Amino acid sequence: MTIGQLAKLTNLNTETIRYYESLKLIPKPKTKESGYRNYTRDDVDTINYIKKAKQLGFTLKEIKSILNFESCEDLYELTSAKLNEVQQKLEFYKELALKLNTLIKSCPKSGEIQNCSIIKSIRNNKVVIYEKKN
Amino acid sequence: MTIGQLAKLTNLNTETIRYYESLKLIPKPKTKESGYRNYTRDDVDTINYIKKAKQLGFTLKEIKSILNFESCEDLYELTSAKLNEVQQKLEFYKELALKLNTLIKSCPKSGEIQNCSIIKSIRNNKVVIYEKKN
DNA sequence: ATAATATCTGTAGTATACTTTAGAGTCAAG
DNA sequence: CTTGACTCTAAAGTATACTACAGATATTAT
Repeated sequence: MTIGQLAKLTNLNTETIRYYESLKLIPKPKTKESGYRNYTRDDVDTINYIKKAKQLGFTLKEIKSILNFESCEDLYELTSAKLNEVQQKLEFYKELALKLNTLIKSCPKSGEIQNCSIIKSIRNNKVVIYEKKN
Repeated sequence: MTIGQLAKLTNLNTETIRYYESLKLIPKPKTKESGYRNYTRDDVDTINYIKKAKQLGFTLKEIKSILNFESCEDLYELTSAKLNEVQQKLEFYKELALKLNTLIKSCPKSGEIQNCSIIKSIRNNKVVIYEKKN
């Protein structure tokens, strides 16, 4: 199968496939005399594997390392670390959503920007700088 | 005040301050004959304002646009859009955490990687590709 | 046979928010 | 006055995951 056909099957584009090859995420396929890459069903599998791992939040670099893992523990560690990372982001965005929500609720939604409570909130917090006292 | 002093007060480094200037987030300050930038307390305020907005999840580009907003509505819209964005991320990371948690719980934590339930999970999902039937 | 489409390699561009580097000029302290 | 620290500009590098482009060759369709 050509790179174009593989691209269609996997919903990637050809450049992405060559990019993955350059990262050694997928093996260099055999080529015809012309230099055209010749893929097999296995390559479809590999790419879908990569896509699934990406959906789990793993970076390409991490996915590459997964391919070289030998023990279950390695993968367990990586997955736990990833969960940790995700939980931290969750916390961060939770707080952010709360803050933004508070700002939105206080906003009069009309009028000049100087009177906007959102602006004031940003500005007021800014003024609480100890050095200002000098 | 020199750029170095401003940097210390704001906990940025000088390059970042010049970078913000290049983005027109902060005004070009007056310079001495030498070309050295000469900052005032107002610049401290502006930078802290930017930092606060960043903490609220706004990008530098958005912060720049905030500086040009004239009506409260504009800011209300932007803030609402940001909240939406944040809520989508929250949803995404919530689901991700669930998935990762499930994987982690099912993992035997030792043994060969081929038997790892995490690998199997990624691989099994991958096999559910209709084209494989041909 | 010819035109259109696909593929090849290698390099550069995109987005974001900086950081680093190079090479040169300036300022403060001793 | 000299040394070290600071600042200047402009360009390039970092990280991530691609996407786009240029110029050349190959394949497919008519």
